[in-house]
Amino acid sequence: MDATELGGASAERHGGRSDARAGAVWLRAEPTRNRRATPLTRERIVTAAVALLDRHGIDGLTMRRLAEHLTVTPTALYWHVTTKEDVLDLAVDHIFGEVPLPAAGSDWRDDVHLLTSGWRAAMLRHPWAPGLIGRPMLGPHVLARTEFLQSALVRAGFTGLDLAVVTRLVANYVIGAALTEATWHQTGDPEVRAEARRHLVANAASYPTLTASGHLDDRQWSDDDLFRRGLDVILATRPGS
Amino acid sequence: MDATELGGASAERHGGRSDARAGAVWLRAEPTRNRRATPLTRERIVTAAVALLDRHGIDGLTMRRLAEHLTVTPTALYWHVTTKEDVLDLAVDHIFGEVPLPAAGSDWRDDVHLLTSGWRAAMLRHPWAPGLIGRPMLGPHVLARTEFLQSALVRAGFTGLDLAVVTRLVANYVIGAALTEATWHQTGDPEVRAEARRHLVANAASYPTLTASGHLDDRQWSDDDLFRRGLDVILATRPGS
DNA sequence: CAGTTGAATTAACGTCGTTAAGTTAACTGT
DNA sequence: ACAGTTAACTTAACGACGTTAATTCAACTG
Repeated sequence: MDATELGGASAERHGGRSDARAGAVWLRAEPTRNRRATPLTRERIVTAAVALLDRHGIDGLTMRRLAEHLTVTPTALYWHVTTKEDVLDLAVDHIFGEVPLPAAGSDWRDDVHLLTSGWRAAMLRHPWAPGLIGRPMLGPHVLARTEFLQSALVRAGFTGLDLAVVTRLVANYVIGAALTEATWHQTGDPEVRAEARRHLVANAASYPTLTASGHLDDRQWSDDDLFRRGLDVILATRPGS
Repeated sequence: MDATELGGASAERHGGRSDARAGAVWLRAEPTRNRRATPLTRERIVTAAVALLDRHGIDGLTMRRLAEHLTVTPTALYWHVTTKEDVLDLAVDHIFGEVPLPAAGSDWRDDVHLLTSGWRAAMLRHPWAPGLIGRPMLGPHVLARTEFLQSALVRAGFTGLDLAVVTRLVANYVIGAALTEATWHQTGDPEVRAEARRHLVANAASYPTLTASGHLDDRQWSDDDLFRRGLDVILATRPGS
């Protein structure tokens, strides 16, 4: 399934170490021929990785813990995956598979709303995900969602440059929103968040507008509302304006 | 020991001066001046860290290399900083200090354009930065820029919920844009990028809209243009609409 | 000039990602 | 049926990492 989805990238990170076997995970076919009771597969690895990430956060995922969780030697993982970064790439794409692809409805705005809210919800459900987007998003699930988004905009009448602009605008807004929200929620107990807010108020002289507007104040408006209305601002555009 | 450092502009160097020590200031010698030629400071650490990050990427920054670069023992860093995460936090805030704060002009839209383009430019100049935003942005430089942004919107007439919505919308758009663009550019040589594009085209059946619209095609439109026009879409909103 | 303190060092611990080499069970061709 | 190949894992180990503990040492204090 979705085996032949590539997305060539991520081969060389910064160190300048050009790996002999380049190519993204999606390119390499999954090994077959298993003989164990519950054989190790890429899918099992990814599922376990996501579970670990959900439970222990980004730092809680190590190849050893992942292997232990699969009752396998750490090095066994490297048969199915060439690097830890592969695991992370796969994990990110995996959670995007959770985003429901709505059936194209009559109102394109509704479609975009549905998709992006599911998109954002998936990221908030797995708060480690937004922080990992700093890597090429070329997995099949991500691409499928992007395809849906753009097709909705095409249905709305956007073309050419306008289409590119709005596609990017929406996608980047969702990503940015999920990133900041996940970060904020992941900042632990409300105690810490309240302290941050207090610090801001303490320096009200430097930040008059922010303090007056209730910035960093959780109880002002709900994130869901703010996100939804922000998207409404974007979608107020009409093709050919 | 205070656990979290909330970005106190210069809350460091606290020293033992908080003692109940009455007496004339002028009689006391100035506190501990340089005992080394070039003493280690938080500022020097951050500068070196940014340089290392710029040159070798996120994985190229290790405490040992950082120390070596400062001709100091790795553990010496821990006198000025309690963890590597501190260094990263400081580095992120540092590069936001590079963003010029424009003087408030007559057109609020111009102000927002100037600020956000500088914001984005700083992140693209330091492509490791967007990926590190997955942590609380509470540094003084970041807050100052957010303050400027929101004050421009207030000047435009936004208040209450609208103000919060647009502030977040703009900020999240900039962050998302910088993140995806930096990721894309960091994907190394155009060779790899071209391969990604080729893969997309190869699976055109699954992604008809994306391929037709030239998604992932560098030569279609400039990122600068797309970003600017996306912001225009946002700023088409008017207060009280 | 003894005592305190700020700032750095030496040494070391445990963990991490990953490579190399060995092992075994399932499949292959004849 | 069986030698040979190969897919899938294991054992062992390397080097680098973040970080702590204990120690040194110069500079300032009283």
